[in-house]
Amino acid sequence: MKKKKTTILDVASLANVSVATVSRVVNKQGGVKPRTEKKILEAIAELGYVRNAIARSMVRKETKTIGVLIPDITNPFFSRVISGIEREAVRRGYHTILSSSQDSEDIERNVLDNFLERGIDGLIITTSNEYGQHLERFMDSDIPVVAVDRQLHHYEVDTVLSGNREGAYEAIQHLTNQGFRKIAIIRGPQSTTPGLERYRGYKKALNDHGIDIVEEWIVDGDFGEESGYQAARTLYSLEDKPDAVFSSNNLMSMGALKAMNELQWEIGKDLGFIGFDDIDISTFHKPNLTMIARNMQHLGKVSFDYLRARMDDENEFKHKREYIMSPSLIIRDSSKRP
Amino acid sequence: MKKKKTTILDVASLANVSVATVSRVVNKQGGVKPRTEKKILEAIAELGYVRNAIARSMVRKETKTIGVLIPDITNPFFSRVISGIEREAVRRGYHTILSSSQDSEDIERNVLDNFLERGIDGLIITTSNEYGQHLERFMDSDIPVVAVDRQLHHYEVDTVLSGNREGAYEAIQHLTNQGFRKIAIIRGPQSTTPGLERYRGYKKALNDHGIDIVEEWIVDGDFGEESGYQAARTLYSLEDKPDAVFSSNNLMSMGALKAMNELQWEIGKDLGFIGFDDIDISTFHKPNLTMIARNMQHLGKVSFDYLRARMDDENEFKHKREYIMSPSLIIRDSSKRP
DNA sequence: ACCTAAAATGTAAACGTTTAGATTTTGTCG
DNA sequence: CGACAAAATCTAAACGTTTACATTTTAGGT
Repeated sequence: MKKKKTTILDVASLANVSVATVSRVVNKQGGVKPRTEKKILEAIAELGYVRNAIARSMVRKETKTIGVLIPDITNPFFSRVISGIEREAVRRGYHTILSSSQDSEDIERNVLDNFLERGIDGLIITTSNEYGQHLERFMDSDIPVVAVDRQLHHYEVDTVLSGNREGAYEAIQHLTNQGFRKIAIIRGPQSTTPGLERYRGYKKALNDHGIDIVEEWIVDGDFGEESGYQAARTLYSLEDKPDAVFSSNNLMSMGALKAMNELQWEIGKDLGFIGFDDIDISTFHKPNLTMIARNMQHLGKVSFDYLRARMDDENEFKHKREYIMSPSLIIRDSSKRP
Repeated sequence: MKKKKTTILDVASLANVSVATVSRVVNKQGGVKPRTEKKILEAIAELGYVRNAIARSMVRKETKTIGVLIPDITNPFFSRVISGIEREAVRRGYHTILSSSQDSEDIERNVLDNFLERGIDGLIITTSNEYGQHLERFMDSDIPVVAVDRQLHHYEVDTVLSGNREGAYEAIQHLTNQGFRKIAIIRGPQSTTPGLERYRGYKKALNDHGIDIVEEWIVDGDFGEESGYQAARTLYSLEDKPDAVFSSNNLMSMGALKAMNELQWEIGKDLGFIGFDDIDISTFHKPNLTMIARNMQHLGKVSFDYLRARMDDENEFKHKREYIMSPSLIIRDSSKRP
């Protein structure tokens, strides 16, 4: 026995007023006599009226909803960023529609088309392809966009990044200070900002310290765990093994550590290690792992703040803005010289 | 220079047909001549028309959106469940609105009110309080609900759970088989199904094996990391220390392990250990950790499937359904008798 | 009591679809 | 060629708000 939804009309007629007046009290716009307001509030309570946000969006042309599109919720980095976004969003009366792209451009395009239909008020995205043109349709729509942790080279959008180069630089510098000279890097995809910039930081640090770059010690991964695992094995198989490894992200660190573990390639004894982004393991691993950490929740919060600035007033900033959050090197034991 | 959104009307007039016909081709309902269809498709392409889902929802009275409300996205358990939900949802043409309650009843109520306004088609929830009546308003709405990992004792809703008691039982049994006799438990909140049932499994296993329950070895946590940490310290401070510890969830395991680490209370030497829900650490910790694992993605998928059954046809199942997924004990080294 | 400005309330159009039911077009068959 | 059923298309109402503008009520001043 489905109960009919009660509408603003029902409330109006029960309270003996017009829908306009009801609307005014529901939206707390003031300018209605206390006595009538009371009548209306009572009617609302009696009927259990709840305003229909769909109809409201229809005329208001805003949904108070933002879309969030990231590659994978399961990655602790993203789940924390999302958490930061979501927390800030509800605080501001927005809701968050979430989709993951599994790093597929096709899925990305689909999701975005869908977001478009739904009329989200803004988008926060970590794209799978920074150079892709597949966001065209969405970008045509004038809906504000913030790119987080990745850039969108073909479009002018606000961007929230971390100090990737700087973080990596600091890590490598720290390793050299400890006396490591044969430092390998497990790189992320060079088509992504974090992948590329972290590598640049690595190169620059080595250069600045007069250490030659050895091709063999540069191996590529895709930011996934398995690729970190393979990369570590590759490095181990080398005639001339590195004496330290820098891993470009959390998942690859996990994989690499797993491999090292299996190979009995011992950090602290045979090997120094630093990874970008802290992982749960770092304080359990023997020895503890030196890591580059960043406040991911905050990254999410800032992303939303940037987006909100655009949603509230699209003319507030003429040019794209860029926020860069500095990471910090947390020195533990894995970067100590044996 | 904001471009005016093009509507179905624009398309209709450009293609020289009525809106009804356009609607039919947009929705692929058939019954329109190939020639007209072509005209319409061309008009759509030319104008860059995208259908307005808000208006559509308005008349269809469905949003193709489900709400997901969990305590904390950051917990790997939930992020995996969500991932499972979301994956299945998009596959079925649904979108997912996500909110976290931070285990607060007030936030839960607020979010739910909001969900109600927005007219979600269904809800998947892990409530903060299984006995709470704070869902009243939502429950009155006839929107299908699935409870996941927790029950909703005051309402008749479909529920997706894990074999909590069974999993704990198996774990404790395994410990006893290994010769442990002084087995402690770090309990979760007894007001929650996982907290309570895992404890019940613990008790039953001890009983069945003729081992007395020792009050001292039962300590309470709140499923948070800090509480696991404190619990382990409490156990360590005991005159008569346990020789094995069972931790009721992932975060508490993390905390407990941290404490044990600090206290140099060594698993594998002084102590056996098993935790409910696998954590990243388990294969890195020395010794490797025996854990009760479950397929969280699948838990999410099933939740969505249950929900969909109700959304598609609310009369398909008269009574509430309950799904219980068996976990599996992954035996590693932390449960070996020294 | 009357006038007037301000305050309160009301009226009705608009938002962009979907969909019954009405109407027109098409094609087949005698 | 006309009749008729089937196929294609159209018309218009409905969905539940918000809001500009119109109208009525209120209250203060004379």
